[in-house]
Amino acid sequence: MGTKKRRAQEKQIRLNQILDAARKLLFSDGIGNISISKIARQAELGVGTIYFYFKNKEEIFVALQEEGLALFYDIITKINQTPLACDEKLKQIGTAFYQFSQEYKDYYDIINYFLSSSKEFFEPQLKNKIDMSGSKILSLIENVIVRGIEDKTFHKEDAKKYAILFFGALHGMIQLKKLERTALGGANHKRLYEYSINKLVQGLIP
Amino acid sequence: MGTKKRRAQEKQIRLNQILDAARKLLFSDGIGNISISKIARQAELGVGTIYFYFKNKEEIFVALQEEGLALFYDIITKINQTPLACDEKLKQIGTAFYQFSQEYKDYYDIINYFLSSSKEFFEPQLKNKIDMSGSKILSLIENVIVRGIEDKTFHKEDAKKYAILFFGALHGMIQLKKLERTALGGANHKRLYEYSINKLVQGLIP
Amino acid sequence: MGTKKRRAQEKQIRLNQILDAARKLLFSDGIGNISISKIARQAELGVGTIYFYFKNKEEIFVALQEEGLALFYDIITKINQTPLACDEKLKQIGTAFYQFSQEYKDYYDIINYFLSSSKEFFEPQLKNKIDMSGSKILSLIENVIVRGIEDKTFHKEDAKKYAILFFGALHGMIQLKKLERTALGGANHKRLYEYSINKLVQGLIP
Amino acid sequence: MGTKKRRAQEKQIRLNQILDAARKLLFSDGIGNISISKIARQAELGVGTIYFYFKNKEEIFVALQEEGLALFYDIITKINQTPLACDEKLKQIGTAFYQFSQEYKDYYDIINYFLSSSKEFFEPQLKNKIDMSGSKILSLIENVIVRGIEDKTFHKEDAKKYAILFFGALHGMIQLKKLERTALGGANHKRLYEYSINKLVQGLIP
DNA sequence: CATGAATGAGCATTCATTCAT
DNA sequence: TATGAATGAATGCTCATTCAT
Repeated sequence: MGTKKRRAQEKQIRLNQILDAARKLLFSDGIGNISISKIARQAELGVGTIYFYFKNKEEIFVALQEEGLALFYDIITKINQTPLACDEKLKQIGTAFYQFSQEYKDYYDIINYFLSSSKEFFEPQLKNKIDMSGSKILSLIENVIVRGIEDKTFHKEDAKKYAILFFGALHGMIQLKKLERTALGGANHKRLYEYSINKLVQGLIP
Repeated sequence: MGTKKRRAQEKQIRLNQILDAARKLLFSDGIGNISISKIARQAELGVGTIYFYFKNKEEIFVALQEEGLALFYDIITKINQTPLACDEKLKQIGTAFYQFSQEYKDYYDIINYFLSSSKEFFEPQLKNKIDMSGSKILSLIENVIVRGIEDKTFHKEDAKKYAILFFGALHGMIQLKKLERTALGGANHKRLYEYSINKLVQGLIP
Repeated sequence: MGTKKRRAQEKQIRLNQILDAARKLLFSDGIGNISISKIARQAELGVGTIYFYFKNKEEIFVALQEEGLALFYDIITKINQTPLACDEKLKQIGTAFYQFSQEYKDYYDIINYFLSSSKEFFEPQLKNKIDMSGSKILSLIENVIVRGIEDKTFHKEDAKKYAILFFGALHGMIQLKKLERTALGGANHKRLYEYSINKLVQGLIP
Repeated sequence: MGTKKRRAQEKQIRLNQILDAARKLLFSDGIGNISISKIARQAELGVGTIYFYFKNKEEIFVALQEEGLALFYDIITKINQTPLACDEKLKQIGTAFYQFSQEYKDYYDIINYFLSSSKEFFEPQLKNKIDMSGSKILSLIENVIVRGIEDKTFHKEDAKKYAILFFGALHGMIQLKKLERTALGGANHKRLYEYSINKLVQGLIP
């Protein structure tokens, strides 16, 4: 059985090797400039090897997206573990989302890549897997809201739905960043975003 | 001087010819599969001719995006002209946005293309032009809110900011469509969207 | 006859207009980036108009080349008019050639363009015209040498041939500029060039 | 390990296949008319394959240039190995250069292509590699001069510098070929070239 | 398991030149 | 004279994927 185990480990090592390379390229060249052969070169592996571990270029992207989501999940988990009041937690989660989109721009890009693409990607199972990463995030937010309802910080509300609205709305607001200097009429985007957080949290307060 | 005029008309005709071709391809092949040579073939023109009328592939996309924005603007203008109450208007605008994203999926895609791309597109002037189309939409929404505040349907609020939040949030919600069967936990996306509209309008009601 | 004259003048004006534009582009964008339509745009004329005045893109280049040659001729004419000794004159002409290739890099490029191209350009008459500009330069150098021979600064020599050698050799030396940091083994190119001038002049001294 | 070796050999074969095609095109169509797709077609390979073996179009040109330089180096090496006197050797090298520029016109063109282009080509390492081929040639000439100085055929002189002058000057003289029937005033170019060789060698003789 | 050579359609863009008006 | 619309071949280059070894 030791062999089997070792095999599995080696497989994992290769997998990481590839993802390390892909991540590096993601952060150095941006999502639009990643190619399989670049990844192969960076990982010091053959192109074919990449295809042995990943069916697709997209599958690699998915893995990176999951990394990004996991990272964001970690961030908001920390917020959730603080002894802050629920409304405050929610605000901090919102702010963290913005920061994440700026600091980990490339992770955000790759998440956005899947979200905004009009194509339907991957087979259901794969899709499931990814979305579950998103689910965890939504669940956490939902949880904060539930707690808030429980301790009367928030009024009664469909926590799940509101969590989705909260996340979706802020995601949409981030997208408007580009318009800062034009359609937004010069309004400071960051400020606008904070305004949005506040409104969304207010919407929960009795 | 008739010649001059006719020339200008002919030029306009060609321009439309090209945009017709591009639009057709947009709707048939999707934004990711439009290439200049395809457009040329579709328009029965030489590749060079396309470049005579448009500096860029992107410039064509911009034109199409403007079409989409104009179309959406028309739709919500009609809503605005009804004698509905402001809150109701706002809701209908929200719903119209959703419908637009479904019925004119490709126009929505192209708008999304510019919005979600991490690249900074086009020179400032061009950018301005496009964003101004967006501005009109935001202004209209803002206007509805202002009226609502005036007639006490809505409480006092920074109408401009709220308009942006309204639009941005709904835009973000539309993006989540993909997650319908997974991260959203089976929640019906359309219903979720309507829920969001309601919450956003409620946020304005005293 | 006034009409005829005026016509001719107008033609000259247009011609200059075009050359002005071309020259401007030569100096701003470099010889490799001049296109007829760019020239047309710069000159605020139609593309067709350019073709009315010049049969060819190359014909425009020829005109610019002549300008360059004329300019260089002016420079060395001034040197020739000084009361310097012939050997000194020759040296200064050599130095001036180098300076010309650096300061009027683009003129030099265009001269080089014709000289180093393996293609045979233009019909004989045109060719003649251009080369005559070169002839004048060679004649001037020849003249300096002749004077030098007359006043015994130089020993007897085929002045014409030596003039060509002088010019050709220095032209060749300028070409080696690129190799400064490699094949030339770090030898300073400018110094090398001056060394060459000296050797070439010494070759004339008894 | 035989496999590895064979692989390498096959790779070399492909490389030659490509260079053969490129050389053929160079000689048939001239340097200005070589395109990657032409090379691919000629070599009966896919375009991508070319790019697998050469990063660049320029890299192929460089390879061809090196071929040319190596060929010329071989020629003058043979001259150097004869028991001729140094001055005679130098003259023969000069003559060989002329012959090379005529017989291997296309190789000469490609060398000229890099030398006369105003663009700075390739990354330093590549540049180094090429120029070293030139260096070898210059070194050989230098060597002949050094020997001449040693055996008193030549007077004392900076051999390195003079070698460069010798080569550069003759290179420049070759460029003037075009002017044979015009600016050179009908002087026979070949004769002129030989005159130049003589003068340059005389410059070394006490 | 791993390799890496091979593919070839595809891409955006440029440009000299022509010609009907 | 002057225009400028139209052309379309040509260019260098990329890249996901396959498959024989």
